[in-house]
Amino acid sequence: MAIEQSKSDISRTRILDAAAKTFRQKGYAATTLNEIAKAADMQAGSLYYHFNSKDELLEEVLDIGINRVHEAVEESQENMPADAPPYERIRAAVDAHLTTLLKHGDYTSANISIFTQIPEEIRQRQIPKRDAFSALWRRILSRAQKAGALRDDVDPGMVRMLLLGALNWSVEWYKPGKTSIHAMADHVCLMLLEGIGADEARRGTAADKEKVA
Amino acid sequence: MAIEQSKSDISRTRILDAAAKTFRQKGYAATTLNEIAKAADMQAGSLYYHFNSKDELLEEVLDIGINRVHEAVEESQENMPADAPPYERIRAAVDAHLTTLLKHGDYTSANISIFTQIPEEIRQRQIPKRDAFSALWRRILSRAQKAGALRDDVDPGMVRMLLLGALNWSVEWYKPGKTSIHAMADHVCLMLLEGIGADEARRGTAADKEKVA
DNA sequence: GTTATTTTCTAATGTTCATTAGATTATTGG
DNA sequence: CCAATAATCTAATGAACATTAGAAAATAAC
Repeated sequence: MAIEQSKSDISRTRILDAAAKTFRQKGYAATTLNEIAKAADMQAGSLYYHFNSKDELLEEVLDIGINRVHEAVEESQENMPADAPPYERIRAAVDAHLTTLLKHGDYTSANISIFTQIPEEIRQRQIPKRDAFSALWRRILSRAQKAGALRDDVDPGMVRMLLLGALNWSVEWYKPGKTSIHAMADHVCLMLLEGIGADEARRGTAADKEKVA
Repeated sequence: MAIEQSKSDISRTRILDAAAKTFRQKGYAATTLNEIAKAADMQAGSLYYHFNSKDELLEEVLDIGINRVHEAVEESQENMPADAPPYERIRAAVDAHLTTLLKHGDYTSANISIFTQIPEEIRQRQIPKRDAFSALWRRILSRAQKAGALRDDVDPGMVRMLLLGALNWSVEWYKPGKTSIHAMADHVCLMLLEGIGADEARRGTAADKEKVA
């Protein structure tokens, strides 16, 4: 047994995959254990050999989802040379976040899209995990700011929320094929750092501001 | 009867408000007619005098949600002088979008957050309405581009999806009090048009690019 | 104020679903 | 091969819920 993996482990994973996929598509309440079981080639009752309740299954899916994206973004920073330019660090983080979300994404997507609709008790337990992930992003942006790479007239907290919003929302519209995830990450960073305004527009804006002042 | 408003109309509105609020919080499947009825000071059975089914109620909530934000953004453009600078047009649109979402937002928020989890048939009927709204934003950005206000190395479609993502996601985190919605709209536009990178960072980035090339 | 109409309530009905208990089948260790 | 354990299945239970039908209450018309 080179790879320690009992039959139970295999079934468990199959169930979790099926659950993540179904929760993501239909939401928590609308997903029946029958659907999950069918997608995992089982009968509904058999799920209880592996999980004590629908809620426990949900919670494990959510945990996997947040952990994966957290770990991916964290590793993207650890794998970076200490003297990497701030721009590259941010780009690596955006890339890792998007890749986790869009490529192997049922768990993370499920976490994002059904979060507001799960039982209160479970949601409460998820909040600290989300906060920890949020803090990771805060550190990444704060480091860039200390390195002098960010303007000082933008609110870092709002930047973070808006950026994570733009990234997380991609699960609602991204379809593979057209644009690669890496290209998308590049694009996001370009927009984020340099803006989408033409140079003339920037001057125009500045002029407007003076006019008002 | 200056304001034509029968008792029926009043109840109907009360039910719709309650439904929007509850759908938004709990999701579609997890919301029971009992909850909606209680929030509207009624018994569950009484809802059927006004609506034929839970689905019909849902669909009306969704319609109101998309219509409100669509109309708000549309009016923001119509109320603008023909020679208004592109930056101001975009800012007005962002402001209108955010205000609708966050201020009187149960309907629009419900539409956004439960969309993926509603019955297939209803979702199909919502899609064209979403497309129409998306097209409105496409026109706004395309107009700015024709006016030479946008860089030509960004993909307008992706800009739109990322911007709408950042805006829509705000329903998940925005709490009134701290920052005003108008200030937030300004901030979004600043970031969007000018970017968050410091000037040195921009130069640094450009240098990196040359180094690679 | 009495009647007709509108609106709401009460009390079923039937369905769907999570969960359970016990039977059945597969897998593993000797 | 044979037991012992693990994994899955089958069928039943009970609760929650959308929906309905008919009674009751409120409102409007005259």
